[in-house]
Amino acid sequence: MRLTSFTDYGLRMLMLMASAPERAYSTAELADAFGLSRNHLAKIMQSLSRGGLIETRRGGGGGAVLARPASEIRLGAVVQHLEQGQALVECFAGDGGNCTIHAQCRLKARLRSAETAFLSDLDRSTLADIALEPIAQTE
Amino acid sequence: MRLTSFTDYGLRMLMLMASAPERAYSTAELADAFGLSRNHLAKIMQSLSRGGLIETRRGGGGGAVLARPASEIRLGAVVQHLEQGQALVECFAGDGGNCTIHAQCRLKARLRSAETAFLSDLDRSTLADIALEPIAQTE
DNA sequence: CGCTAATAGGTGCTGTAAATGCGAATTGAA
DNA sequence: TTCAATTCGCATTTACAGCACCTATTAGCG
Repeated sequence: MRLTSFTDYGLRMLMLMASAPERAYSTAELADAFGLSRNHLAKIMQSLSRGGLIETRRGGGGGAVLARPASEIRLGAVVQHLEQGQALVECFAGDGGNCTIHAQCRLKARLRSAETAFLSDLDRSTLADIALEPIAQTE
Repeated sequence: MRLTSFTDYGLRMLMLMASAPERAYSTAELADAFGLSRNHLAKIMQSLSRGGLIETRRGGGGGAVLARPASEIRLGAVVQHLEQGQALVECFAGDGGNCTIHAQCRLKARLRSAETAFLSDLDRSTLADIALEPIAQTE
């Protein structure tokens, strides 16, 4: 059972943004804070932006800001958005996969139920609950 | 959010074995039923065997049989065993990964909780609940 | 007020690493 | 001697990370 690194990194970015919701974080700053590639994070940022979770501004002084208060952004929703297109098992994919059971499969429903349980449990928390302390700007 | 195909196939194998617990299924038969590679399934079968979920017998008339009644094998336990070694996120891995947050990360606990919720939900069902009808041997 | 330069998000491509799937050869039981 | 699990090792696929470049916006200067 695995989440993509895409999701992992996206969560870290949001955690940091939630720490100081009033200011804009640039991808360069986030990449620096986490020791990751700037361009890579830019892709994730774009996904978050399209998902309506953050708002971005170009140009000097630009960057990304949470679109809503951190306390209104539920973790399950975030994960669900970032994991878009990731099928839990083959037969959950768009084309249904090549499973030969299919018709009489009673497992599918149980997996969906479990998936929902996973997301619901995450939805009990919001970004405000996991916000980081602002990174030390001592230098 | 994804389970490995390893787990997916393992579940399918168990579903079929649960349909006729008295007989032994060979990897060849299972591979044929699902249209998958025999050698590949053999690896999964071995894992199931080491996990104590099935018992195997070599030689003529051999194959695999459930180690316990289907109604006593919980799905969460099966998934947990087959997904062994799959870290939900980087920092769940053995070496802890390269996450820079780490110390003050409050996300980790929520993810663990959600993971448990996922498995607990699956544990509400047993193999008996998802057993397949025996495959039609009409041809 | 307009031009310019610097900032910062957005996108496509490519190399690399790891997971996956498969085949062949081996070992053990009947 | 045949059947079938077991083990080893290779090929393929996929996801990941990084690089280079493009576009848009802002700030500052003339």
